[in-house]
This record gives sequence, structure tokens and C-alpha cells, in this order.
Amino acid sequence: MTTLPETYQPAAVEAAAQAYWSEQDSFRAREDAGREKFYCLSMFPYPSGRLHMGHVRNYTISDVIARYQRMRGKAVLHPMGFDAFGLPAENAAIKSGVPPAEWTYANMSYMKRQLSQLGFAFDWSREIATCRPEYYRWEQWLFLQLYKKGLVYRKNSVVNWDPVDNTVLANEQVIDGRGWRSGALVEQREIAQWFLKITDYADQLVDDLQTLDGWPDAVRTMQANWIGRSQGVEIDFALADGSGEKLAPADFGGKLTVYTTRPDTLFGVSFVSVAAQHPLALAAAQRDAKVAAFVEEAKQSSVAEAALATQEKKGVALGVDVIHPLTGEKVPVWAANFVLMGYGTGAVMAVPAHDQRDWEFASAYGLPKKIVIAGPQGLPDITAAAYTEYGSLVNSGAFEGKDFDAAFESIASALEQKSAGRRRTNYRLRDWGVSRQRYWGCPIPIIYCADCGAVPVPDDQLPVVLPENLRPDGAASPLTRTPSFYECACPSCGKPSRRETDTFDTFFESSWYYARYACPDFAGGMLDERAKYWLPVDQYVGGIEHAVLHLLYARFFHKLMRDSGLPVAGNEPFTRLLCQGMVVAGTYYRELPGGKKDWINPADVDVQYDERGAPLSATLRADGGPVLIGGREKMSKSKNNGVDPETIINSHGADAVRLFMMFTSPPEQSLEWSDAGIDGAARFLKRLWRMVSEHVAGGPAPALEAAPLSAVQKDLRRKTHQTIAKFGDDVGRRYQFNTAIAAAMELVNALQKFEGSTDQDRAVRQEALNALAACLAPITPHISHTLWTALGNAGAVIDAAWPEADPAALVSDAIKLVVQVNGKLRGQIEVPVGSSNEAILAAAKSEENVVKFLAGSAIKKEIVVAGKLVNFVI
RNA sequence: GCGACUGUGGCGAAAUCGGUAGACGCCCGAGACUUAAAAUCUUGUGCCAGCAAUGGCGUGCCGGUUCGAGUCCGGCCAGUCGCACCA
Repeated sequence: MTTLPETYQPAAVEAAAQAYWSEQDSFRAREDAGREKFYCLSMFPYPSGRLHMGHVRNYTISDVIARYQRMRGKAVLHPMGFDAFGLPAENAAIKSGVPPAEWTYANMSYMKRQLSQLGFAFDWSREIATCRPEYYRWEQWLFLQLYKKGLVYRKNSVVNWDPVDNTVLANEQVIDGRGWRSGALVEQREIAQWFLKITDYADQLVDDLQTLDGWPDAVRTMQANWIGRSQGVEIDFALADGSGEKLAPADFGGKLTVYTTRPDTLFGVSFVSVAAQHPLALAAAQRDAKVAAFVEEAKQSSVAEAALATQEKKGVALGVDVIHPLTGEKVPVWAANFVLMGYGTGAVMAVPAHDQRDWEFASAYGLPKKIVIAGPQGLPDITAAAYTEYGSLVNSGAFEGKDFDAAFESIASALEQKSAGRRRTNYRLRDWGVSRQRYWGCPIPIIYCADCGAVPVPDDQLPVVLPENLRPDGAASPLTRTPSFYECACPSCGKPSRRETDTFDTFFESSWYYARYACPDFAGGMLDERAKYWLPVDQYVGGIEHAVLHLLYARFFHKLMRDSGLPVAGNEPFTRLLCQGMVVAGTYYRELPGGKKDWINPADVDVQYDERGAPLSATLRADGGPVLIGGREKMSKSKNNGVDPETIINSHGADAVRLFMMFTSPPEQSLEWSDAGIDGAARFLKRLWRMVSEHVAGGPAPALEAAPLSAVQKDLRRKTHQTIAKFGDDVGRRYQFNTAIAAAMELVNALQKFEGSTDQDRAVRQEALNALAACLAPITPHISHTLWTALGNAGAVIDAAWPEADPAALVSDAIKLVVQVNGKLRGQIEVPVGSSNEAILAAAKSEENVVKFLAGSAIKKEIVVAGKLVNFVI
């Protein structure tokens, strides 16, 4: 037992705890076959410059889980690193001339210092920076393994092209169809790119979702929808006579193939639509100026799907007809801007009566709509919209009256017999295009030889090292202008050749970093046996914005690594997943002339409240003038509502920041930043500190003797053990940290009212304070570190065992029940534990207020819910 | 456009399996301490009526199931996130 200063000084407390952890090397993860392992992982940050509140929230959540599991006796791995390749480094270089490498390394060291200030228990000896050759050489190696297995191929695909800057643009660099820097109209351009055959794994990726019961249902649903497995039929429409004039006659095998999941509507086809990039449309464009104009127009747009899907539905007739495979009728072919070349066959049969997009298209161009599906009330009304439900077939020849399943089967069979179609499983998921025409990324290890074609870089020449001193300038990647990088000899014939200058999609790096943390120093391969010990990740924590892409690619990589014989355990990388919500803050602004808004940082604003506490008005502190109150929005530069974590740590301490983050919202919900809220968190820590300080000033507490406790002492003891039980359940099982902290606050409030100073009073208080220090240790580790020692406990709290609730202390003599009449609350009764239903009903019926409501009516039904309530129905 | 999610006091939230709506905290009000203020402590606080006991209303909107619905079902409205080259 040591004495404590009377007032809580977070800066000193936090420095002392951090010094202790550093001296003891407390955070180092050790493989220990004798202990259960727990791998707790946060999504690593992009080193953008400074930590923001979203990072703080993310890492506080994983730190609490990691520290809790450690107290549960597990061998815990909680690593951290940086997702160091990416576009912002190139943008910074364009703006300020600093090479991306220099900018990135500086940001990483700055953010690492900020992370240490927050007391996160990361094992920094395992730090990964993905821009280092020791890391990325292994993804080059894996890529070449996949190349040898035939899981990698090269094909043309479209990109956003800026014709002024002569460069490829990211979707986010296209603003209203124009390049962000040049302002030029963006065009679609086809270039050759490398692809990974993720579609070969589509079935596994969708089927294994069922095993991920530790994932939020929303994420599993989104992934399944993204993969979009569907059972359908591929149908061939023969090109009609006379179409040849518009076509190169020998092409297309004389037919146009479509994919549909609704073969039951085949008799409702009134035209066929193809994508603007479909070969049939391109061929027609060579002979028809109108078609050519449409194809050109389709090129003048972003490649983003959201942009394509929201644009007005437009099309052009190709002047080509095809023959319906079952009716023999001629139907026209149109090119339409809502048909995607990358999905299915790039052609769809149009059934305007039963598909909404076809309905809109047919309405716009005056094309016929044939009803072939009847609903329960007979023929559907399609004057306002298509009828897209399943139903029974009408106007469908031999298939009349069949339901969806029967129609699917028999129409598919009929087409197969005529060799005019086949059943097919299709995926919305497309193969993963991994080429990026960027400098700051991992070089793709391929060499182009005039004689040998694309040749993989031999293993002994890996890694292909990215030169770190180049400066992007907004035009094409500097790698394409650096002969010392791209000039090389063909590995197979020795002839002078050119190295690939594209780099990998940065999702490549983030798809396997979780595995490399197990053995970041292994120089002999991608992974060693330590990966088998630590994998899979037991708990992954990150933003919901990664629900589809990052998590899908990481799952894909896990399976690729497994199938390449690497020592990864299991079929899935992440057993449990927690997606935390955004950090939002209030916004304030002034209207500028012309309607523009001048956003003002919340830190510079004072808010005035009415008597109820509702905000009335706000003023700018600098000039006292009024500002307008906007909504709550995600913290961002554009709304100027960001709060710098470092400023708050300096003013309130890291523990107060951590406590506030965990208390204010449950982790999945958005969290609203509030300066008043952080004051409240700091206030709680001050109270707790003072309580311990006053308690230990009285000297060591005597041993607790449970038997002779008074009712008041028993009540506090029960509260202590209830808190321990609730805290463990909320933190360990539910991940509902806010209610755990609320329970701790209730215990502090109870302690505040508990005034005795006898030996047993002090013993009961000591037990409660020990419980608080231990339970709060994962959330507020610094203050817990000091209080735990001050309370006279041996060892540091970081190494302490998680407290166990004593069932004997939880027992209570009486329980309170609620009495309802017709489901409305009318009174409360207290009965001894173990009372019979008869005794409970008798007590309920004699409750004063209940008597009034029962008077004069017969009771029709009596409901007793054990431990909860009594309800009389009259 | 497609997919997913969210909606409860002045505010953040709680109610874990259909059983007391608003725990805990913020804001705000009253009081104590103080020359004064800050800090701290005590206390009140969903809305309406009432001195009170108590009653009525109340979980985005409309309807349904149930002795009982914030929770389950159907339909709407509003907002947020993702859409393949931001990470």
C-alpha cells in the first residue's frame, strides 16, 4: 500500500505506466504451445499524416479486447503496421514535391508516436510497412506462383483516361465526368491489365460465409450479394438473314448469346440489348453513323458502376435482327447504356413486361411489351411498372400454365435439345484487375520480351524493388520514364526487354498482412510455422466501409495461400469480425455571399442553451458573432469538424479519451464527439482517483469476513460482484463496452454513498475498489496501473487475472416484481426469494393501487413471469 | 439505380430470449461550500395535468400478431454506408 497524490494528474500517471510497460517489454507476443492463443487485429492505417479519431476508436476497441484476453490468461498477439502504398502519397508529391517514400516514412514515425501516447498494447517488434521490399517481395512471389497455376491472366479492360494529363484516373479523381486536375472530359480507354481469377473461388467464397458465424449478418449478406451467384440459362439467338449487311459476316458464329435468370419469360422477349462495347455493336458502328455516335458517347463517361446505373436509359437500334430460338420470330437488337460488358455475356434478352429496366427502355423507345407471366389475380397491370414477381406462364406456347421452377426446367431442356442454350451458374463477381498505372505501389514482377512475350521474373531475382526517389507529377507514372527501372534482359532468352511498369492494386498488400504479422522477420519465405500457431485471427476490428472489397480479397488470399501449401490454419482468415461506426461531430458555418458555406471548427464555437438544455444559438469565440448550427457529420476536412486526438490527449489524458470513446456509443454505431462528454469521462476518473486516495490514506484494509456483514455491507458487496459479472459479460462476450462502463459508474456512485469506516466497511470498500481497478484496466490501463499498485496489490494490473464474481455474494433475500392490470403498470411488490406463485398472486392482489384497478371486475387471466412481473387480465 | 444498415427525452444512449421504456453519462435547473468564481458535493430533470398521491400520453409514420411490442410481421417515410482505380 502506497500513498497517492490527492489529485489525478493524467500526464504523470500515463508516462509512468508507459515507462513500466516499455521496461518490462509487456506487449511482446510470445508463441506458447501451453497456452490458448488469441490473435486480436485492427485494420492497419494508411499513413496519411496524423491520427484521426476514427483510428483512435478502432484501436481502442481492439486494445480493450486484447488486454481483456490477456487478463484471461491467453497468449495474445496484437500487432500494428502501416498500409503504406497508395494514392495520397502521390498527391502529396504533386502538391509539394516531396517524394512519396519520404512523405510516407515521415508520416509513419509521426503516427507511431501518437499511437504510443494512447497506451495501445501493440507488439511493435512485429511492425509491418507494406512499402518495404522485405514485405512486398512475398506478394510478388505469390503472384508468380499463381501465374504458374493459371490463376493469373492478362486482358484488355477499360480505365478512366484523362486526355490532357495523359494519365489513368482513379474513380475518385473523376468529378462530374471530368479530370480533377485538368478539368478535361474523361474518356473510357481499353488497356491490357493483369487479372486474378477470383471467380474460380467464387463458390468457396460464398459457401464459406456460412461458417463465419462470428461476423455481422449485414457483412455476410453484402458479400453474398456482391458475389451474386445465380442459376440461369445462356440462350443463343441466331442472327437473322439480312443482318449481315451491318456485320462482318463471318463473325460471331452467326449467333448472339444472352444470359438470363428468367428463362420463364422467354416468350415475352421483344428485343435484345447489348452493351455499347459488345462486338456486335462495334461491328454495327462501322457501317452506321448513329450507332457509331452512340458507342462514342458511351466512351465519354466514368467507369464507376454507380454513375452508369443512375444515368438516363439510352440506346440505339443496331439495324440487326435475331431469331427467337423457340418461336422463330425476328426481334431487333439494340445497344443500351445500362447493359454491362463485364457481366454475363454483355447481352440480355429484353422482357419489358417483367423487368423494370427493360420496361423503362421500351417505354422510352416505343417498343412492345408482351405479358407472359400471370399473377394471383390474373394478368398483371403493367401500365405503370413491370410485373417482376414469379407467376404462372401465359402466352407461352407449350409451356402455358407452368410455375417458375417447372418453366425454368422445361424451357432450359427444350433449348438444350435444340442446342440453342445451356444451364449456367453465373456470378456478378468479376475477376480482380490488379494492375494500376501508378508509381507508389508494388511492382508487378513481369518482363515483356519481343520474342518470348510476358515472362515472369525468376524467383532468384525477386524482389523487383521500387525506386524510392522518384516524384510523380500528375502525368503518367514516373516508372515509365525511368529506363534504369524498366530496362532489363529477358530472363529466358537474354534479349533486351522492358519491365512491367504497372504496380499492384494496394488491396494486394492488405490482403495478407494479417498472416505476415505472425512471422514478419522470416526471410526464407512468405510465412513460416508461426503462422499456424497464430492464425486465424480471433478478432478483427475495422470500419464497415471495408465490408465487401478488402474483406473479400483477404478471404480470397487466405484460400490462395492455403492452396499454395503455406502454413495458414483453417479456410478463413478472420473468425470474429467487429465493424465499428464512424466518428461524427457537430458542424457550424456562416453563409458567404453567393450561398457558399464557411465551415467553422466546433472547437472555435460557443453554444448557448435554453432552460431545458436544448441548443439555442452558437457564436464564434473569436468575434462573438452568430454562427449557424448544421447537422452531425462524419469528421472531415471539408466540413472542418475534425477534432485532433493529440490536443485532447494533452488536455484530458489518454485514459479519458479511451473511456469516452468506449462509453459514448456501442462500437458498431456512429460515435458523436462531444467536448462535454470528454469532460464527463475525465470527471469520473477524478472521482475514482480521489476515492482510492482517501481509502489508502487510512492504511491497509483488513481482511474481509463474509459471514457477519451488515445489510448495507452486503448490498455493496453484491453490487461489486454484480459489476464484475456484468463487466466480464459485456466486455468478453457482448462487446458492449458502454454498458460495462455504466455498471462501473453505478458501483462508484454506490461507493460514494457508502460512508462507514469500520474494519469490515474498509474491507468491503477495498474489494470494490480492487474490482474497479481490474475491470477498468483494459479500458483505462494507465490509471488502473497506478491505482492497482496503490491499493496494495502485488504485481502490475496488466499481468493480473481477470476478477471472478463470487456467486455467494450475488444472493439476495427478496425480489421486486411489477404488477400490471391489462398490461399496464399499476404497482410494485417485494416478495421473498423462492415464493410460490400463489403467494406472489396474493401479494399482487393486495397491493394498494392494484386493488383500485381490480375493483368491480372479474379476473379473466393471471400471468406470472418468474422474477419479472404479474399481469391480471380483466 | 442496386445492395446493406440506422431511426427511443434537449443530446449520446440503456432495455441481452416478447415482460417496469429512458439505466449510465452530457446539457440544463435548484441548493451547499466560497468575499466571488472555478472545481467539488447534494438534489431535480420524457411530455402534459396535479400541492401530492396519481392519471393520461410517449420508442420515425400507418396497420397487424399477443395477456403484454422499442423488440416479431406487413407497408411507408427519412437518414447513413458500399458499388470493383480512395483506403
